[in-house]
Amino acid sequence: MMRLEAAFYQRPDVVQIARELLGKTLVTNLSGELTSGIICETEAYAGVDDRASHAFGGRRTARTDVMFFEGGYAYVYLCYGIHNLFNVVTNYQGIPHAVLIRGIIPSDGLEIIAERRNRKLFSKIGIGPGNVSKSLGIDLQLNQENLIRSNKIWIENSNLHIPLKDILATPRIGVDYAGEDAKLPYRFVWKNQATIK
DNA sequence: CGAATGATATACT
DNA sequence: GTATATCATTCGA
Repeated sequence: MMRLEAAFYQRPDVVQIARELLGKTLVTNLSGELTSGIICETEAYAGVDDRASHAFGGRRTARTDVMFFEGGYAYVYLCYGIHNLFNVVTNYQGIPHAVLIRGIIPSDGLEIIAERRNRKLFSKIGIGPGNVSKSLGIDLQLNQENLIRSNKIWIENSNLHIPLKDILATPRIGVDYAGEDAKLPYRFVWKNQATIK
């Protein structure tokens, strides 16, 4: 395995990192069940300057604390009381940047994933941030895990090289409350997939 | 289209 | 301490 190391996460440009995460493999190993998926959709959240970010204006609470850590930590939180959303903390300590993983293509542990989803339709399985977490078994237990050292969750490099022309940049989803910042092209989609609209 | 569903932030007593 | 509004969503009608 080629796990991504600290130097990948601890860089200043969260938007660039979001783009580079496309094609990487997100892996979880929970209760002896190994599952993984290739990341095909991400969104960048640019910390204090971004109205859509939980850390906008430097707001630091028990929940957002992990975003202020150095890059390489997992930020998991519950949204709408139902869905666990998984983010990767980036940048240096004190700068609360993060990348939301919005879509994966299931890779390893397909039976386990199907069981977790309790659903047959495979084509839609890793699309949407709530589905990503459900497929890989991510929940609040994994909040603040260190992706560089953890034996439960990490991200692996792949030999995939995605050409720029296969990457679509669009505004982010579900952040209408963020005003002008909702229009920023901080969402990245790997177009190779038939599953993406 | 709208209900489901609970942690969290914020504003109170 | 308690109350209430607010969500980086999904699924099924």
